Amino acid sequence: MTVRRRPSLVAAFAIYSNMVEKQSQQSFFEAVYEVVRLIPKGRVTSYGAIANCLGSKGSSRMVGWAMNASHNVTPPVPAHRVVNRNGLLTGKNHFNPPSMMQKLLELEGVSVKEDKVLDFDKLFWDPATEIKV
DNA sequence: AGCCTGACTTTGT
DNA sequence: GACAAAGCCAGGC
Repeated sequence: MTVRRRPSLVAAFAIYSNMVEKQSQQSFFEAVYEVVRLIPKGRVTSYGAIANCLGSKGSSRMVGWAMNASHNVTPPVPAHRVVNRNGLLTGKNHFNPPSMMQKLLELEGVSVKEDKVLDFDKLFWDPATEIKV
């Protein structure tokens, strides 16, 4: 039987605030991941649309940053379904090999030509309008 | 602490 | 339509 020592209030507060900070950051990332997971197979969306849907309008770069960190998360995040607002596969260089992004899209029935999604406006899936809150 | 860099987007020239 | 600039904000150095 070990005796647990109670941490000092100062230490406890430090730990707590650290946790809160971490969690809020994590929840933003998690929220992004969850939205991305909701993208139907064969559809695509844009970084800005996700940011907009999460309320952080204008922080589309952060969505890209979240994708950057999405490689080792479970369940998996279909990051290849996220392209920029012109349907361009701007994130392909972060896959290995870079051709994997296009490959994954084509396996899902999305045609890609010269790093661009064909019929992008038809395949575009807007989380803000598709997700009922 | 401060400056630089982006898997972005919008706006102005 | 191309190009520049500016918001955006977490991380790296």
